[in-house]
Amino acid sequence: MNVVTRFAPSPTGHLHIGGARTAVFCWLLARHYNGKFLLRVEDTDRERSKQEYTDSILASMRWLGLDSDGGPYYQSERMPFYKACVDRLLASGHAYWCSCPPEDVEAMREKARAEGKKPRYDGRCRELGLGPGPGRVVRLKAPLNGEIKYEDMVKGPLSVAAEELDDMVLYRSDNTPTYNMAVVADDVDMGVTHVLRGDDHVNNTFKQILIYQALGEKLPVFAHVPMILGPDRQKLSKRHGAKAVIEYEKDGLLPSAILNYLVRLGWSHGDQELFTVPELIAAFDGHNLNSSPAGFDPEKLLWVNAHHMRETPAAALAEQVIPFMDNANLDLTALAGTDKARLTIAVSLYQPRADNLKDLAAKIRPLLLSSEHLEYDPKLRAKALTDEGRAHLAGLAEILETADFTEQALAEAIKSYLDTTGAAFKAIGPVMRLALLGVSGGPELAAIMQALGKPETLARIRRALALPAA
RNA sequence: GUCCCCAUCGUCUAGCCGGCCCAGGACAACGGCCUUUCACGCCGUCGACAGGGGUUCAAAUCCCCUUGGGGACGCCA
Repeated sequence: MNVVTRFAPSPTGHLHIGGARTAVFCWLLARHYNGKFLLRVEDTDRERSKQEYTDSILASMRWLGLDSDGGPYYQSERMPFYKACVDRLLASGHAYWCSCPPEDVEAMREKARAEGKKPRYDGRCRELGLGPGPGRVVRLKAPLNGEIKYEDMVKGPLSVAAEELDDMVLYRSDNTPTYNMAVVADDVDMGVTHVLRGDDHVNNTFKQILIYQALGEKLPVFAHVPMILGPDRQKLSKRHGAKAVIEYEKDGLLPSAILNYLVRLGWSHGDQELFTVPELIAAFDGHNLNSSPAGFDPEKLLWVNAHHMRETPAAALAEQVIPFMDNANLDLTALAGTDKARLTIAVSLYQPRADNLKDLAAKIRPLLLSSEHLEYDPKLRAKALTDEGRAHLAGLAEILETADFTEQALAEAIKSYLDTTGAAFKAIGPVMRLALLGVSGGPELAAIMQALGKPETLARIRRALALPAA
């Protein structure tokens, strides 16, 4: 099957979660069928379009790994092409020049609205045979009756009465095409076979179908995916924890996790929740798309992200965590280079304990700091650094002096200390954690000590012993 | 206001060309197991077919209405 999809954002903001999801769907559809995925920047609105946003959107696409096979094409650079399309419509009698001032059109709409009818232009210039002129626009000569219908790939058969639509403007008085005109012209020209986009475009689809027909072109397959709502079922906004893709990047989420989560919002593959990107490509064939809107759940996103982090090899994750690390008292260049092995071990220890890279970076920090920069959690310190705790620390330090620093040997050393002193583990656990990392929780003591190495372990215990009572 | 779309646990969803569903999975919550703490993992509990009419031997599944929600009605995209 020949498949050409496109993602066509307008650069009026950063790439948001909703747009990202449509982009992912389009990209997956193309990849699944070995087709082409095109990128088109719809920047015909000179007022609102900003280069900064174009750059940001493209950067997010790259970060997500949504590579394109064509583009980015810029509509602002294709003006002569649109003009030619409009001329074609004018020549074939499917469009006409209209001289009605905007105020008059607005008055017509107001009137219709007041009468309880659909606001629309009444077509008074339709048969006037006007030519171009200042302030004039080109309108489509839309059918006056009948039905416009099509089969939506996700919503099934859809239709609207022709009376509902009016003679829409195709070409503005400033010689630029309107959105619907440009979209159809481009999709035809670029050979787009599948138009997959947000639900909010179904009404535009009927209008666009009219343009396709006027142009005498074959319709593509349309697929309208429902919009994403906030957890409160209201339109998604920043309040709901739904942010621009770029912010998720800053928060330390993995692109593969975002892809995974986004695709599952409105699409399913049996009971499968977790997918790698290749699995998504294999499974996503455009079917099983849901026709009802989905609510965005930041918690589940994090769960998916945690899973993807666990699945990532520690060495690879180590690379990714570096940009999130605080460089105070820490030589990040060394960690990335000569100390790469140390960093990787630290990452492997905390991999199942973090659900995003930022969190992971914070958690491995105590392990990588040198002992003099270690900070102690005051609560743990007050609780664990008692006289008894100090005695245990001293006792353990003695045994550790001669211990072999492998995880197994260290675990045995701790056991034998417990056996000979008759102490319970909970008597030494907290105080050792305080000495070793300054915080509670985390990997087993033996694993921490092995990662730290003998000199550092002993230095930390000595430093803790020297700590004044809280 | 008019038109279009949507409606299964709190959330994502399976099921929807009718019987296998007194509705399955996942997140969250709660309880437990594992355990050197914290996680991971495992087991379990709670929890839904919006309401009302039809059609049918049989409806979450088909039809209609109501209600609720979303979207669109621009010389914005």
